Amino acid sequence: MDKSFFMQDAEKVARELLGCVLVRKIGNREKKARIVETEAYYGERDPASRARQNGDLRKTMLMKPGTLLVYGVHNNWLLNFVNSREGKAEAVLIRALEPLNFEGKCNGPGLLTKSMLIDKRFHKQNLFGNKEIWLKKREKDLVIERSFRIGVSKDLKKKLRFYIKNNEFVSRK
DNA sequence: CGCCAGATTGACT
DNA sequence: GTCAATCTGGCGG
Repeated sequence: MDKSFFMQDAEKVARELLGCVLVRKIGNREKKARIVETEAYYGERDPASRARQNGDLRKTMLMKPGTLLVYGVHNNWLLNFVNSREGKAEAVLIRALEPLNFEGKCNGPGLLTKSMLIDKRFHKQNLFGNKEIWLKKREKDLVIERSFRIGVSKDLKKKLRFYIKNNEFVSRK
């Protein structure tokens, strides 16, 4: 897992993030959780993307591959990984995690940030060389299902939500 | 500076 | 199933 991973198309990154383990170090404790649900977001041509607006979120989506993008909606923090390539604004939203060594609800984008203690403090930090949050390599050969994205009012024609089949920790079946 | 929509959640009928 | 709390970013709706 290195920087070039986040220089691929958002859909590919969203698919391949499934099965990766997100590690969050708090003090001397490491909370580990497996990524089981993601969504891909594109730039200008994506009506649901924050890159359409001309503010800080768009700018963040143009930062280095592996940059964390954390933004608030309805009093919840949502975690994204930026995967810019060739100046394109793209990101992948993490929608659900399977807790591996702790108890806590992670079956929704707002819930998982609460459980993993991720907030605006992490906005614009980079995943690589980070001492508080990082990713471990993915499992292979997962069975992946796809659907339209959840909660967006204007979606693309393409199904851009990906999740591990039969996993009970996804936000919706 | 005020207004509003929104990649949500939880409580309630 | 419905609905409102809650707050941030973007923009002048």
